[in-house]
Amino acid sequence: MSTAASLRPRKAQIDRTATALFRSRGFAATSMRELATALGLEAGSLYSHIKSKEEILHRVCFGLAETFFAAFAAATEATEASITTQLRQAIEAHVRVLTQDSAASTVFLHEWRHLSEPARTEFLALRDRYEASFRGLIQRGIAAGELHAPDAAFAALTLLASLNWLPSWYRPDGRLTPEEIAHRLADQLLGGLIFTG
Amino acid sequence: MSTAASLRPRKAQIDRTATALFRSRGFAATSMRELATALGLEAGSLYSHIKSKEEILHRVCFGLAETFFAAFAAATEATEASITTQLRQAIEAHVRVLTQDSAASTVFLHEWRHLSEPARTEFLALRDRYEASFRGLIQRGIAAGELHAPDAAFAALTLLASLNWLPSWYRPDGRLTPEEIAHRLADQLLGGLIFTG
DNA sequence: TTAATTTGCTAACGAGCGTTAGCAAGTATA
DNA sequence: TATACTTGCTAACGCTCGTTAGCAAATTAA
Repeated sequence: MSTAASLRPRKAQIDRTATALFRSRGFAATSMRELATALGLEAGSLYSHIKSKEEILHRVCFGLAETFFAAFAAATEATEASITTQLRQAIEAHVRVLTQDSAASTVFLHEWRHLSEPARTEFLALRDRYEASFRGLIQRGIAAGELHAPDAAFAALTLLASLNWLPSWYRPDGRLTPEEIAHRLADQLLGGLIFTG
Repeated sequence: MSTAASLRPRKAQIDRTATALFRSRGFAATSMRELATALGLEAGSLYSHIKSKEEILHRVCFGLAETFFAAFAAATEATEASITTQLRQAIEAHVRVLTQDSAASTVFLHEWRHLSEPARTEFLALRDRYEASFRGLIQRGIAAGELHAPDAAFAALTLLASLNWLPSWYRPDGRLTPEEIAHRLADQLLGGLIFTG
């Protein structure tokens, strides 16, 4: 277990500040000296808390992956519910994770490729598994006659695409609350999926 | 006019190779020495053709912006067509640009933030104008009773989000042709937008 | 009170960065 | 043939990078 909360506080603070910088400048363009300055430290001091720059990225990417899996599992555990309901809950759970930490989400979505092997391959495997969860849900929905789509894989990709663009325009102080955004996204996306004819 | 085709051939080749590297490694993580090696050159030789690393990024980002605007204009010039038809054509035109040069598209979508001012602000203004074009189309569609959505801005963002994720999974040698992808995306997205009640 | 842990500093390392200057060969144009 | 342009080289510039070593103060645990 290596969630942010269980780390020593200073280390967690480094992770949070680094995540914000990685988001706005990108991993490669963020220097350890910038990060140190943002924390009121000298660059060398960071290494009393962390092993390397990439270690931070690793923790952010894999930590958020864990969060996404947990949220999906919780959203779909009520197996007596209709597939449509489960999918709606999974969408809303995904949106909730994205909005709860949009900085980490952006890093998760865009900066993982700066992981070196084998972490990079492991990460992609996790991401594939997550996409497969959505794909499976949509497939079962199609089989049950609740959803219609020419291709479950295609539909799953498009669905996650719509959701994952969110952190690039979401503002915590914006007009819509996370819950409203989640509802609307689910409405709009399911509106194109639910069998109406 | 500074499209890729009108450049001297060597310069155009540098742009193309750089675009491919910027896509896979990211702008900041791509060094001029890597770029030179990929072209069979020494690093210093690049500067007989270009002024700076950022100049390449600038040309890619603004060149593709031009392409997107031109494609949208051509797709919506038949003003006697229904809004739904225009929107479908705009979606398909957007997808066509994305698939025709998915490397440049990825750079356009993700690496623009490494532009320094004032180029960065100019770029964002262009992007906003492009989003506004889609928003306007959706708004007119709602007003005409052809489309239904609680919020045209929200619908436009989600729509472009679905489309813009494409370069991250599209493979030119994949199962679906660009035209098939364009059609399916338009179907799936409009299925959630077209007024059916 | 002693020992261990946490936190941070200064100084420096080897390496790689984008870029420039100066030169030279090849190619196209007049 | 003379001139200009294109293309490329070598060598080096000043700078920033991630990281380490060694030391020291503060805090916590025994």
